[in-house]
Amino acid sequence: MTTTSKRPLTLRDVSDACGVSEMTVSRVLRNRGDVSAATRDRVLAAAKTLGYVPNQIAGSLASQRVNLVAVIIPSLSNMVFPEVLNGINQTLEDTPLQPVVGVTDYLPEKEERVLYEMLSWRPSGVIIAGLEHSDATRAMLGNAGIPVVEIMDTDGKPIDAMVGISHRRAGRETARAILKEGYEHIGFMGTKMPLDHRARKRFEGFTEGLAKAGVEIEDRAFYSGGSALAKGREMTQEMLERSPDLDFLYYSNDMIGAGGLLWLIDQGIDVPGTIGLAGFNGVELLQGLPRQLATMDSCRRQIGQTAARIVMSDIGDTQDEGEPRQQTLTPTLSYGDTLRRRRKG
Amino acid sequence: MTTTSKRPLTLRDVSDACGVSEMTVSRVLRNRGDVSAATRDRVLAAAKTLGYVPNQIAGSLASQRVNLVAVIIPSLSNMVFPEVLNGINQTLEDTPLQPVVGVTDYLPEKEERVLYEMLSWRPSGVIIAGLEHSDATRAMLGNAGIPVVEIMDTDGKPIDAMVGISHRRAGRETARAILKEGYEHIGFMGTKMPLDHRARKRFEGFTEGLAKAGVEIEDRAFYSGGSALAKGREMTQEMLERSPDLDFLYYSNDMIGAGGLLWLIDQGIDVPGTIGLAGFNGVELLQGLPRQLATMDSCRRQIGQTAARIVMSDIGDTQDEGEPRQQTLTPTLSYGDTLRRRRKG
DNA sequence: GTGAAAGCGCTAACAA
DNA sequence: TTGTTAGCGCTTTCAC
Repeated sequence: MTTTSKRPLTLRDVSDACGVSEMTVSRVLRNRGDVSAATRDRVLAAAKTLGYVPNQIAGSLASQRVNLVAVIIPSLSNMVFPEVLNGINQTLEDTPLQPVVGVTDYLPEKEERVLYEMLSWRPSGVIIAGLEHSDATRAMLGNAGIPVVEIMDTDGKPIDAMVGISHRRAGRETARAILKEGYEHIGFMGTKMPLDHRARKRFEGFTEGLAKAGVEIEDRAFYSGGSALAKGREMTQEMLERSPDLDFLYYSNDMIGAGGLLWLIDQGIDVPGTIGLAGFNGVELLQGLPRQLATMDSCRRQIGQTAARIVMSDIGDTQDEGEPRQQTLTPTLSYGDTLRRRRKG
Repeated sequence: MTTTSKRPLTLRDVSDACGVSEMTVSRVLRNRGDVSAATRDRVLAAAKTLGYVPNQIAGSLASQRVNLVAVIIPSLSNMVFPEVLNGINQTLEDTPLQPVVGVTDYLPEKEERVLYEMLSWRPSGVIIAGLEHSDATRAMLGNAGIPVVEIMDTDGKPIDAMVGISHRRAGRETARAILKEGYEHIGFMGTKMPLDHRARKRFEGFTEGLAKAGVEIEDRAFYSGGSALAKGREMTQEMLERSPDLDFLYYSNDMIGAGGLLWLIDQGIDVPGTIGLAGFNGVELLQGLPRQLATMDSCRRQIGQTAARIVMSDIGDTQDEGEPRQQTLTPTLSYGDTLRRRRKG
């Protein structure tokens, strides 16, 4: 099979090879319309022997439909986003739709560029992280004439559809749970990322949740770069040296939380008796730590799946059209071993 | 700017809007050929006002060149692969080339399907993980008429170009280092993945390295699924209960190694005195553990960068053509805190 | 059940 | 510097 040809094969080549019109070959290759079993087999055989691979570029241009879904996320290093991608991939698996990923590095200008490039492929839909975009980005999304699903965050107004969780609420609920356990002197640690709106909203919700009970964050620290686990260690040590009276530490993500937890265990400090801890994301990765960090699941995979389903139903590539265009999922708080304070007496 | 139009805009629309031929508009939008500053500005203004986004589908078909690079990897959950992707992304950043990712889940049939779909977009190059592929996959790659870079593994013969490390050698060198430190009773733990050829080769190399010194692996265990950290814990406990005489544990990846390390620390077992440990990959994520696991860097980012550079130089999209088509990188062994045995006496 | 003609939106090549 | 013409490889539409 197959000969080493410089020029890629065309429908024409297959047509020639089996004495059937290009049109019919095309029909066979797409399982479209009625084709007799006989010609069908001949065509398939010829295509296989030649090693023909259809040209989607030409196909898409002619049919005016592109089976691509643009997926735009801030980062691939964060673990969180590959998981969303997995959800999307999985849901799109058995459809003709193919996700194409673009990475923005949390930069609005880059988001704009990436979106522009993706739209130039005329995808059938866009799944994009977050609700905050530059005006140009919003304009492009609004005018693309295709379904747009903004994911991961629902604190705001979507351009079109939206699936995610309320990070503000996540922060508030965590604050409530912490206070309910009787902790009162609370420190916060997170990333120094003004453009990570979800982390910001979580922080705001958290502050707000404390404020309702008249409590204020007593110390805070922000980091950037480096291994999150190591940073969590360092920052925790520094914060406790600076503010020894703290009895709870809220981390904006599980990795730094885990670093803090490991350091506290090292120091022989009683967790959650002397100090309680909580992170955010519910990363599976961390199951297996000496103690399970309290955390709140961010529903990443489900978000991916749902977003993909919305796009599918918009395009009409599925029967069950019933996918709501705005979905706020409810994250669950896991207390793990670091939030349930042992009752005094 | 921009009106909500159902039909996407075409060059024609821009042409009409600014009274300049489609051809010239096209030239402006691609910075091609000489265009007077005046028309240039008019065109740009019109395009911006309308919110025109070029149609790459049509452009690629007409120009017979597609600025896409297909990247085919087994998984997105593994951390290792997103890092390779980051390397590719970074290198392709300032070129017109765009990576498009396909995931195979370690399944040869899926690899075949994914490759077929990617090739149908007529990408300018393919970067694909591993050297082991089905016959059909090899045929497609061989006949595509574009640069093909097989990455991550160099134990075998590439179809075209190849960048990676020798996993066999990695296993051997680790074995050598372990023996040199005086460990003699060695256990192995890894994933139960017959299709992960790199892990297999590492294991073979390791066995071989030990064999040269007349040493055999005394116990082994394989897992699948679940949190690697948790699995590392469990398996380590089970193995040491089963084979209490072991004085070294080699893990096929850092995550299970870290799980093992955490368990041993919990138990108060002397590492690396009583038992030594080593993993593989050099994942940055784990910096910050109470003790640093010995590991061997798998050069992931560099592999991505180099593969991208090979594709670029093949396409002629870069000046420095000098990128060798076969590169075996040399991973460094980090002893961390778990491999250097304290000398007796 | 099969084929012929037209054209998707752009760019290469050439003409002016 | 700008415009015209002729496709790129497929699919739509309509005819047979």
